[in-house]
Amino acid sequence: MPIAEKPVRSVREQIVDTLRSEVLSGAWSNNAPVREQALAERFGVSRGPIRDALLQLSREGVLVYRPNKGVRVNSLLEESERQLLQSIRREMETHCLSQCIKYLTKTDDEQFEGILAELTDACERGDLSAIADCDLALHRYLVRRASGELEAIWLSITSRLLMDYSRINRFDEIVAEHEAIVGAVKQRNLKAAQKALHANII
Amino acid sequence: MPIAEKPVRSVREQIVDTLRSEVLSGAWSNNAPVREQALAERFGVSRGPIRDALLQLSREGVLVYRPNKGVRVNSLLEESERQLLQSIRREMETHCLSQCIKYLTKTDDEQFEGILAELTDACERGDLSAIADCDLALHRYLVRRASGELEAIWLSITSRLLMDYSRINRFDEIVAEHEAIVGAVKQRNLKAAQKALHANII
DNA sequence: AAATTGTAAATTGTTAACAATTAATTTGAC
DNA sequence: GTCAAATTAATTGTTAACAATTTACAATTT
Repeated sequence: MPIAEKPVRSVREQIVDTLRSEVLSGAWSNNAPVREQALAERFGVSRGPIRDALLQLSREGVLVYRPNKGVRVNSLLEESERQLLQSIRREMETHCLSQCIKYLTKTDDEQFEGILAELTDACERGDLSAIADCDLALHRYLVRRASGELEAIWLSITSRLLMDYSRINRFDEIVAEHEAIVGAVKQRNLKAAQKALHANII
Repeated sequence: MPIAEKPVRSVREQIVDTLRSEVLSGAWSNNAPVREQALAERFGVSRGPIRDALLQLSREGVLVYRPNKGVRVNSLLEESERQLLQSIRREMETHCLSQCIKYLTKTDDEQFEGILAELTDACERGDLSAIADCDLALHRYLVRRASGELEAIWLSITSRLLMDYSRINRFDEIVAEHEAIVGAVKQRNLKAAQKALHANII
């Protein structure tokens, strides 16, 4: 049974999440190199923690690192790789759902509702960055609830897949799909929730 | 089509591979904390690169990082997680095999033969550390040959799985299974190679 | 004696300076 | 004017010192 661990997020982790979100929302150019010094000044820290964060995002596949040349935004996946990772992502989330659904509490339901509300709001505003954030956050919550162990691997795969999130434009569908997921989860209906997940991960 | 990229391995990467190998071979205690200063002196560098390496291995799941408390060796996977990752590993390697088998050259065959010879030797010596190394190297070569993109994700999963490699004791089986894989690959027999892979990943 | 507080040592986190490498610019020959 | 070598600038890689935090241990109180 998963235990709730205190959310001690280091400075590095916060920077990582911020940068990942920006890259996934397409805020960074694909070809422009990423400069450590500029990021350091922006976050008000030295190059050390920035370096840590960039290395982690490289390891995660969002950025690409080349010795002595820094990092750049990774290119999009090839279709065959995308399909494989998509399939694996489905497999993992389905597994996590079946593992955690019996342990979910009212608090979890509220969390899901909160993220869903944010997602809905973001869709109404057409804020692509916030949409990608909320989408990731909702699925991530589910995975972490089932297994902090699997979260890192899942995140590598999913953030890589979301790099071409900009192809999404049907905001109403996004909301509907996640409403279906959260609805089924709240009813503790595993089959329906898995079906909704499957329909959402396309 | 995968391209051969020059093997520019940074100091950090070398340290990472060395440390991973040691952890997977069970050379490190499960509870003893890992001290940065000691490793820095051992590798003859400062704490900076060591820190990078430890963070990367944490991200990979081999080590566990807690803020202000350093890293320790991760515990073994729970059975349900192990089965899921095992299944995903099979899926990934099967995919990579089907992708790269048509591009393999005589040079690749020689590489496989070389690693296989090392593996055989290691099994005869009963050198568990070298066995784990060679086993990982052989599969890793296959994956990288198909997709440098998938390598990092695959490595996270597989190194995590190999953390209880010590349960393996049938050395002759290990050799036979990998001989079957390499043999089928050399004949460019996809079906046979996939079957051999499947039998090896248990 | 057990628990608690205070102090010192050890360890991690961060920073800034320096070294090594790469990229950009200038210079010079043809 | 063009190309190539040399020079300069910009960037990453590494180091060592310092700050913040945690751990270990002794002193004190209950």
